[in-house]
Order: sequence, then C-alpha cells, then structure tokens
Amino acid sequence: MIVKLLFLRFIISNWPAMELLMQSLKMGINSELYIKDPESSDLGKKIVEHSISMIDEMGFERFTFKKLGLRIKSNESSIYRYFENKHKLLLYLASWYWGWLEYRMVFATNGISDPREKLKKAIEVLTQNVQEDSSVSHINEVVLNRIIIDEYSKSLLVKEVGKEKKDGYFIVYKRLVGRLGKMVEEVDKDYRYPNSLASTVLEGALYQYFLREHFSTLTDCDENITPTEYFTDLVFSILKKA
Amino acid sequence: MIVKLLFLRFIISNWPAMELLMQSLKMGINSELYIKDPESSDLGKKIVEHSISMIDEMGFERFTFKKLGLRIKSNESSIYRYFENKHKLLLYLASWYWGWLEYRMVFATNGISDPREKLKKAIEVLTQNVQEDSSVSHINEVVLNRIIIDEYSKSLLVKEVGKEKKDGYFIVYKRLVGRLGKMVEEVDKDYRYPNSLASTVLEGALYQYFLREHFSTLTDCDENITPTEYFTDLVFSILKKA
DNA sequence: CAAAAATAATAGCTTTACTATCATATTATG
DNA sequence: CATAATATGATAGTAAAGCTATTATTTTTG
Repeated sequence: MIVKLLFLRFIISNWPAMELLMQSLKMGINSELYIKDPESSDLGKKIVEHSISMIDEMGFERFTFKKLGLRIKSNESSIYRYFENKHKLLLYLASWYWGWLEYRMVFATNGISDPREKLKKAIEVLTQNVQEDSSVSHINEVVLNRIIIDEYSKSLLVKEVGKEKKDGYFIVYKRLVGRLGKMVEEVDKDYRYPNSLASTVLEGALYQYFLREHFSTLTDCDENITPTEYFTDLVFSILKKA
Repeated sequence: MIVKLLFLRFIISNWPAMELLMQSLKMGINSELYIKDPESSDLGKKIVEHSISMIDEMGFERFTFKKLGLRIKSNESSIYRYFENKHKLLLYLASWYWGWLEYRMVFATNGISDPREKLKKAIEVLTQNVQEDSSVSHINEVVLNRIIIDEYSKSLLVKEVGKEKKDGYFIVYKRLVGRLGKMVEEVDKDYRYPNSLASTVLEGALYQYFLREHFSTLTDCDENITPTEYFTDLVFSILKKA
C-alpha cells in the first residue's frame, strides 16, 4: 500500500518533467526522419522499442523490417508506413538519443554558475555510459546507448543525401555540440578550437567505449578508468587555468 | 632530356625504399583478409585500384563486386577469387592505408632523438591529409585517404566476427596506435592515458576531416586551421612540459 | 452505424551477395 | 613445343534484402 502510494507520488511529481522531456525530444527530431510519428500509436512505439533491442542483438546490417515485423507480430508493410527505411530509423533513434542526452545535460547543469563546474558536469553527463533505464517507458536507454556506441557512425555516412537534408537529420546532434562548444568558450575565451574539442569529446567518448568493449589494448579505459575521467582530464588540461 | 634523366635518377634512388615499403606493407596485412594476394597479379592490382576509386565515387554501400567487374571488364566471380566479400576488401584497403602511414611515420621520425620533436613529427604525419599520390603505382593514396575518412568506421563494425579473427584483421592499426602511445609515454611517463590519447588522435583526425567536409559547423578546422594543428596543440597541452 | 483511417495479408519486383559449373585463355614445366 | 596446371571468363542460379502495390480486414471516430 505504502509502496503503491509512493509510486503514485513519484509519477505525479515527475509528470511535468516527463512531459517537458517528451516535448523537448519531439520538438528536436526532424519530422522528415519518419513518415508517421511513431509516438502517435502503439504500433509505432513497438517499432521503436523492438528495433532497439533487435539492433542490439544482431547488429544493424542483419536487422531488417521483415524480421522486426515477425518479432512484433506485425507486418513488414505496416512498418514501412512509419519509416522509409532502416537507415532513417537509425537516424531517428540517434536523434532521440542525443535529444535525451541534451535534455539531461541542460537539466543537470542548469543551476551551476561557475563555468568550470558547469562544463565539468556537462562532460560527466555526456560521456557517462547509461546505467539506468529511466525516463521513457518504451525506450530502454541502456540498450539504446549500447547501439549508439556500436552503430552511430553508420548513421553519419551519407553519400546519398544532399547537404540540406543532411543538416536537418542532424540538428539535435549539432545543437548539442554547439552547446558544449559554448561551455568550453565560457571557460576559456582564448581557446581556438572549442567546436572541435566538443565534437571530439562526444565522438571520442563513444569510441573509447567501443574500444573498451572490442579492442581493449587500444584504450586505457577499463573497469577503473572511465572515458569520463579521461576526457575530463583532457579538457581541463587544455583549457587555461582560472 | 634533363627531365627524363632526373626522373630516372629518382626512380633508381627510390627503388630500395620502395621495395622496403612494399615488403613492410605486405608483411603487415593479415593474409586472412584475402583469398588470393591481389599484389600477385594484374587482375588483383586492378581490383584494388578500381575498388578505391569506385568506393570514393559511390560510397561503400552502393559499391558491389558486380559493378567493379563491369568497370574493369572482368568477371564478378573472378573478383570473388581474390576477396571473400566487399567488407574484407575494405579491411584490406584499411590495413594497407594504416601500414603505409605507419611506414611513413617510422621513416619520418627515425632520426629524431628528442621525444617531443619525435611525437610532434609523428602527429604531423598521421593527421595530415594526403596530398600526393606518391609511392605505389596502382594505389592512389589521395583517394584512399578520402575513403578511409568516409568509410573507415564501417570496417570496425564487426558483430559477426569473433575476437580472435577481429584481432588479426586489425593488427596494423593496433600496432600503429601502440607506437603512438609509446611516443606519448616517452614524453610524459606520468600521463595516465597514453593509449586512449593515441587512439583519440588517430580516429579524431579522421573525424575532424569528415566534419570539415560534411558538417563544417561542428569543427573549427577549415582552410586555415588543420586537424594537425588542433591535435598538436591538444596533445602538447595535455602532456607535462619539459 | 457508416466512413475514414490504420493495419494485415499476399504477391511481386529488383538488387545484392553470393555459389556452382563449365568453357576458354594463359602460363609453367618437362 | 606440348600439355598440364592455373587463372580467368561466361552463364546460370539461389536466397535474402529492400522495397512497392493491391486488396482485405480491423479499429477508430464523427
């Protein structure tokens, strides 16, 4: 009884934050990434939910809409009414992921006025690997984080797509890099490469996790040393001391 | 006449170096990456040569052995006698590329005794983009560099392959990161993340070139600022001063 | 309840990623 | 130089991927 009550209170107290999160996430994701908004129906949510777990299990190349249809007992053709193809679906998942990270970062750094503390917190949130499946019911953020580590680079590769479209697909990521770059500038106005540093941290953190998992000799990160520690040290060694 | 003579002298004087390069390159490349050594025949060389240009033109996913066959007026099935599939071919090209860079790096840093100067030179060679089609006749290193920037991450993604095999496919790259890591250690024995820094520099340089080309707002690199400059500054800010 | 919208079932098409077989060059060697 | 070995080419075929189209059946909603 008490448990239930507590649970209820939790839901209620978190409702506005959750709403805000969903708002902010949906706002960010470019509507050209989907044909029909997957958040708008049960089937759509199922598609997103199970595509995440299937890509994690079998890897992006072996994942197909046909297999997904079988898994969720729906029809291949129905899935095509939500996403043009699996590449767009991956872009959608990636946008969702970066939007979610952005939200958490903004939230976590919100009250902090000292630029160094703020940047430190931001790096922490952005380079930590996700441990808890927290906010949105049908999306498992832990698994999503794993597939982003393994598959994100595939989403970038876009010979087929024109500059304008490409820009749209990556607005969320671009905005996130921009924010981080700004925070770097706040700490050291004279540093000449804030955007490069920001993109290096975001991409580099994924890469270090990838290496830790698949090519451990290429990284010093392990159970003890985290990518967060490595990049925090890196960034604050580079920026001039206060 | 004078031009011809000079050219001849150049070839002759470079012959041993060239031989050595070829040796070192072939040595490095894991023989499981090909079925039949492409260096051993005209057809093999053609396959390598034209696969590079075709991947550059159309991107790795659109590139197929059938199309390559058409281009070089050979048969799809003949190509399959050299490479198991296009993914292995990409791994072969990547190994070749890293081996070539490794060779140039070792060569360029050979005489240098000061660890800082040595590391600086290494970073220069490893992060510079390739401007001249220099050493091996049938391989255009400029174009190869371009496809590595765009497609290298695809070669890494290896859900299908077991740990042991994977290690074999990437020996050259691993050795290169190892070498660079060692040079970092030589400069600062107390730095805790030499391998992570080495892998960050190699991967990060490719990424900065990629961004410069496709998402220029995410980087400060442009015609004036090079990834080499950015990473040189980064590395030497991190390592403790002499 | 009827119309509209969403989903499912089925079929079919083109391309990719191969494998297999047999024919024909090319090269090596006795 | 003959011939056996080897490399390459031509052709065919298969399974799966990556779609599109059509029609039938639910489900939603005004």
